[in-house]
Amino acid sequence: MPSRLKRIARALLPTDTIELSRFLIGKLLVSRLGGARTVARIVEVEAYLTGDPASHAFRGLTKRNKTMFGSRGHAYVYRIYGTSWCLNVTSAEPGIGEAALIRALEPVAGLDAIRERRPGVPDRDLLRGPGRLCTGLGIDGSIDGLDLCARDAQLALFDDGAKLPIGISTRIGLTRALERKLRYYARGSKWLSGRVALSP
DNA sequence: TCACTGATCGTCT
DNA sequence: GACGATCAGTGAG
Repeated sequence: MPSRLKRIARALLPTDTIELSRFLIGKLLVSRLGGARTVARIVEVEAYLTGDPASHAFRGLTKRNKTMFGSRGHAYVYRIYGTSWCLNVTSAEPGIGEAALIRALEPVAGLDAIRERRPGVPDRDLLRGPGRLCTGLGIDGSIDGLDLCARDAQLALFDDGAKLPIGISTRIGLTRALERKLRYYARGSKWLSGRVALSP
């Protein structure tokens, strides 16, 4: 059980996207979407930067990615492959399209509600993968642009003081910029997505 | 645990 | 008209 949860103010979020990605490892995501309260710890994040061919913002501002160009600490949610939702935390200064993709979470509280959203799924797979964690926490495109630092937010970032060892690797599922090591994960966690060999 | 495949649809070219 | 920052299912090792 987490000790004392402190809401994370926007001023505490690093403006630099790589720093933000590392900062987010070990932090808590609290969802009240759909009525149930669920809490999960961030254990895997990927950074998407300016000038990065793999980023949605690479070709400039569009209707889909406009949230990425807003101020940091907001939820950028998009649909991928027509089937799954993905959650990002926006980063950098307004006008700059950068974000941190949340790839995996460790369930902390509200397990029943999460299992209810993903019936028949083993606990280890409940929040392992960007699409799966959105389903598990009730996240969909309707919350795109939500302020994760707002007092009354249905989805918000919290800190319980936990410090986890951080590993670095290449990103997952891309066809461009395959070589860049912009994936950050909680070393030793059993809740990570991707192949085991990618998270030594 | 890994490799491969089909599903599926909004967004951008 | 093509293509994904993915997932679930299947089959082999």
